[in-house]
Amino acid sequence: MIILDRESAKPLYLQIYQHIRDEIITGELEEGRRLSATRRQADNLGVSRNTVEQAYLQLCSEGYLENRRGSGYYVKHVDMSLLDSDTVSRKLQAFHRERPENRKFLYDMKYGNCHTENFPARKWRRAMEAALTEAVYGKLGVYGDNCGDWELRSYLADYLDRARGVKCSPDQLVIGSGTQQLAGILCQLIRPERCAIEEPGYDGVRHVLENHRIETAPIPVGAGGIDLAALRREKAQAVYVTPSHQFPLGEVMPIQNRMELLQLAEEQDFYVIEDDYDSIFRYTAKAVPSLQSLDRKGRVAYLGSVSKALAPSLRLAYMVLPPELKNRYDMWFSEYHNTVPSLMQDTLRIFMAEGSWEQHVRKICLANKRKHDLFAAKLERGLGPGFQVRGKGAGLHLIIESDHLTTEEMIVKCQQQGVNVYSMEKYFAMGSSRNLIMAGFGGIGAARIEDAADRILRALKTDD
Amino acid sequence: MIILDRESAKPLYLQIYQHIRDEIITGELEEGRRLSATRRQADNLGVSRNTVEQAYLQLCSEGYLENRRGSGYYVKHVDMSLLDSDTVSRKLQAFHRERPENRKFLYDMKYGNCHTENFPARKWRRAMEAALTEAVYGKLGVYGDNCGDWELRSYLADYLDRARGVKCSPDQLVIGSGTQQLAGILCQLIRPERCAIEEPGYDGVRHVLENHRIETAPIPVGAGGIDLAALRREKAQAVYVTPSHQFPLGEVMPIQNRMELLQLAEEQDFYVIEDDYDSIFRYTAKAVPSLQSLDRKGRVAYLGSVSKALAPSLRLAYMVLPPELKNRYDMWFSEYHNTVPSLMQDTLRIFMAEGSWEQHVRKICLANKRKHDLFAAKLERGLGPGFQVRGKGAGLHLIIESDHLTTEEMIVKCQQQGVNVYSMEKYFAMGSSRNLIMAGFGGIGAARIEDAADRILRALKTDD
DNA sequence: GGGTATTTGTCCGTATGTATG
DNA sequence: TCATACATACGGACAAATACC
Repeated sequence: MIILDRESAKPLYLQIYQHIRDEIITGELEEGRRLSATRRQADNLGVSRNTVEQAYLQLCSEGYLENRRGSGYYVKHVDMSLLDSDTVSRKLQAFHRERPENRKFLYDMKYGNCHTENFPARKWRRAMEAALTEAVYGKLGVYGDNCGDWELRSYLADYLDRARGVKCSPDQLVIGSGTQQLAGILCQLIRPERCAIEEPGYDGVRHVLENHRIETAPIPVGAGGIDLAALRREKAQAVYVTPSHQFPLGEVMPIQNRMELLQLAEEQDFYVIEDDYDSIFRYTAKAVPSLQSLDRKGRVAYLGSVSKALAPSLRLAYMVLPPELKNRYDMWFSEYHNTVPSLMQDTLRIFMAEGSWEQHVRKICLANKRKHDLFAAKLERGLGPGFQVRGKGAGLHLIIESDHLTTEEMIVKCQQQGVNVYSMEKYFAMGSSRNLIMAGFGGIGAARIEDAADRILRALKTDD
Repeated sequence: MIILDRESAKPLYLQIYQHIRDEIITGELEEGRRLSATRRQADNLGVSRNTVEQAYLQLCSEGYLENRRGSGYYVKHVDMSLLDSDTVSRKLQAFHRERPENRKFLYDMKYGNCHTENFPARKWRRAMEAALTEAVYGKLGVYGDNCGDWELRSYLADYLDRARGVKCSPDQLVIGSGTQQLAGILCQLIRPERCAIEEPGYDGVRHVLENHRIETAPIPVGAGGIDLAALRREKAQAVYVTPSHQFPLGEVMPIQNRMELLQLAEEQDFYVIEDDYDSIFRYTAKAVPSLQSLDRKGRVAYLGSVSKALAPSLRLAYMVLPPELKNRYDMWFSEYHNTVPSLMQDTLRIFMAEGSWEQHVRKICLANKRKHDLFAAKLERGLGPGFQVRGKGAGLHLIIESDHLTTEEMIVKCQQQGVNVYSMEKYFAMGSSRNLIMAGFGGIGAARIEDAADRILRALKTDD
């Protein structure tokens, strides 16, 4: 931004000239870039067009700029090898930091990725265009409901009841842009000093808690989910759990444990945050009803999202608040603007209204079941006795445990075969000595699953 | 969700039958709704299709359902006037809370609204379609950069430099879904115990601070913006200001005060949060460079958004972090997912890349200047000596102060004329006895401004 | 693909203050 | 003291290039 000093003895056109010349020399204005039109520049600076023109013409005559009638003034190439003052190099360093480039692998098995072959592109596009059209005649210009579009919440409440047994009115639903954002709101609603979390567990939410300066109490996870005896001893004011498919180990919390957890929540007066992130992907048994559906005392806040079923980049999640927390939300968040673009909300609403949502959920569940079965079978058959495949039967990832290779060794070997698999270290708040790697198959196309599995087998079975 | 008890003596088909019948009676399943197909329902419940069919047929024979071959089972009309048990009424109450209806006015002059006549619908749509097409071939399925799309940040850095004098590399930029969300992140980065705010000031951010349990210290606003002497005494660890156009009073912080504020920030070692929410709408003088542009010590975090220029419902904002805070962001927020849908980011990127952004900014500024001039002139000429019009020359709202009518009286009178104007009470953390109303003209079409102004004049000038 | 509105550089004249002779 | 030349700044009219439909 050019700042003019009208008191200065230096003429205005010279001030403009020098400023632009400096920017060209330092490289801030790159070769080929078009300058602001004289009129616009003049408006911005509050001077006459001719004043700007004078500066531009001066730069032209000195070879910094090139003028194209009817088009604009463009920066010409300047050989900077001649001048090399401190200022130049310092400025260059400040302004031209390069774009960070991350290494590419043939297959990236990052958890959470989601292959676009399954995305209902045509239907979604149609719904989005309808939403845009309807938005232009109205709600584009207003801040919507702070809880999210009422109709969308209505559809969601309906769906959640049928699919997950979640009983709620649309009033209890809050739309948000991701589990982490909603978890942040929950931190501010519940205000616990200590929150129990699963160990290992979802690091995304752990960081949210820590950033809200809430002490986290990692509770080990057993075959039945979080260890309830340990939880009882912790006496935390909240607990974050993933009962339908424990992240990342994959255990399902049995009904007895669920009842016991709710009982404990009532006894010790804490809130349960139920993250149902993965629940639609169950490939063996039928779906387990949510914790929330068993809750009679209003101790459960339920979290869900469309990231896994549709696409993570849509950034649309929802939570069901028990009445007490909803009251606090209405009190403390009434002046908040909902963070989800109305276009996204409307698109999903239209998508759900025409029945495409449930259709898609069914379809993608099947697609992932096929991928899962293929992937699991290949790995189980192919890996020798020194390996264990964990977390089968649900979700979008598998875990490989080795009794002789370290995590680091496994990752490097897989990467050498072009497959990027991941350490599970970050899911352990207190660290772990187990040799685990995580392979998410959500982002791999159905046709490539076998190849990816083969490469992993090749990587892990080589002796060296 | 239907939960079956396989241990029970009650037959499975009866359990299903009763559950659905209850839902129909309570109204949870509305007339005309299609039930899940028997195959799907059977899969979900883990029973045979015949079991489900048995239940459905029973319901048909009792008149609850209607079966259409090749289509499905549909809920028939049920006369509920006959039955009226407690259960029914309780359930009805719980599930069918009515959609909240808010009263409509001819003109809603809520601050922040934004008329869609100014929205570049065609260009935006085109950019969005391009973004969707490009997304389907890739990044739809992945969680993007936690700071936001790199290219978009690059364009933004460029624009901010030219338009607002903000000097930053794309690395310092963080994309977020609204000023409040970004302010929340700043709370967690700066972690102040006390934060000074303007009095009156933007309540949205005040609530964010309070919800992060940060004590707020309201500092009065004078002709030159926030009162620096009072701020000095406060000894807060952060201050939130709107220097380019104080919200809501409209004062511009002069250059001396800006320097002094930065000086003070250095002396007392606090951070300045600069919210540049409105800066493009200056109708008289040329734009004032931002505080950030004067900052040499890395004490300023700069906030901006596209809500006012494009549309509030897009939910896209950005902040420029000084290096120290950016380091903390990289440390503490590395595992966060960005909350802005990549589709929105890509759309804006494409929109900016083709130059439409700056073109639009200029256009909308002119459009709003016309509206502002018309509105201000009408009010100034029409209102009698007992009224003052404040906040002219910039922004998207005007303030009317009365020396004989209370705020409440003014609002009611205007509403009677079909114009909804707003109290400014919520902007005063400590309350105010002044008689002020706020009229935002952003959401009113250019052709309607005069009528809206006339109605306000009629409302306020009637004697009764 | 061709007509049209807009954007853009270009050129013109004018006003003002200052230095010069 | 006055006339002149020059530098600086401003606004309007025109034509070429461009974007849009």
